[in-house]
Amino acid sequence: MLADLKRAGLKLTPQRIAIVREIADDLSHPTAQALFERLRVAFPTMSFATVYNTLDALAGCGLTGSLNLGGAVRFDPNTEPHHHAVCDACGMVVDVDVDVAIDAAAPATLSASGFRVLREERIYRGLCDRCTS
Amino acid sequence: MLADLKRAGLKLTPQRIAIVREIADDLSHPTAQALFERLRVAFPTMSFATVYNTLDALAGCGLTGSLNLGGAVRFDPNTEPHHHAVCDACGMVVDVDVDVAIDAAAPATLSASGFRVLREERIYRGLCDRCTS
DNA sequence: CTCCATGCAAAGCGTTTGCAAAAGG
DNA sequence: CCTTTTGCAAACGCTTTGCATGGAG
Repeated sequence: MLADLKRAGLKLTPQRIAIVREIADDLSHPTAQALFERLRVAFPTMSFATVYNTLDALAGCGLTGSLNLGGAVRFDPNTEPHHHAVCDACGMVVDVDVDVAIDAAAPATLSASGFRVLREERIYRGLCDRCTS
Repeated sequence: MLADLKRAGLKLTPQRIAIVREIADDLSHPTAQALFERLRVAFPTMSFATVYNTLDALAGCGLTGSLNLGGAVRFDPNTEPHHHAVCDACGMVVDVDVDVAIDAAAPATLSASGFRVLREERIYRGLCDRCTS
């Protein structure tokens, strides 16, 4: 992922390296705020703007995605096509692999109207395992 | 819709009546800002807070829904289950009726994880008829 | 007459911007 | 070196809040 950054012509600053390492294996879909607080430990002088700046750069290279569920934007290191499930109770967000048996073409009525669907975003809302009880 | 408001124990103020009339037949999914500007013509003294207040009250009674696509929240008078299509170019939002032939159960992997899906929200992103050319 | 609702303004939250100083390639 | 990136702080857009006044029931 760092190599990709370099390939895209972006400079490998210590801050960027730290941010990339922080989100690379993070499945919790953190907000910029959350990342900032974690990074603040190792980089006490790091700016909020740098976090946003870097996340935008990563997204611009297609190395991360972002997720808007209301409230703060969340960042997602998973660049494979996938959907999300959000727990109404605890707010937890989990990735949902695209299931070929379930995913289908766009609704006929929409295609008929001349709308060209390029992406489809699904949010499953409900209660997660732990909050169901 | 005004009767429903009354039934819910909310007072029928001139502002609320005006807001209800304004959104009742509006398929454009307006933001609070947009509504405020339209209402300002007839109610020059109307407050922003009143618009939010009323929209929250309506949503609380299940008389309207809201839609978060990034940027300002949009309000939706359509309370039937439906999805949305958003044009990447012009930002237009249209309702998409739920197509029984396309809609399906939640992914098996999600159900298997113990997540109980209560609602499903889909956003079709792409280009509308007019922006396709 | 009693609350609820309004209007106003200020605060809140998440995000973006402008600019001088610092540092990567 | 030259250009990008950083850090800071201020500005921004959207939404919520507190409080005194005003109007519905």
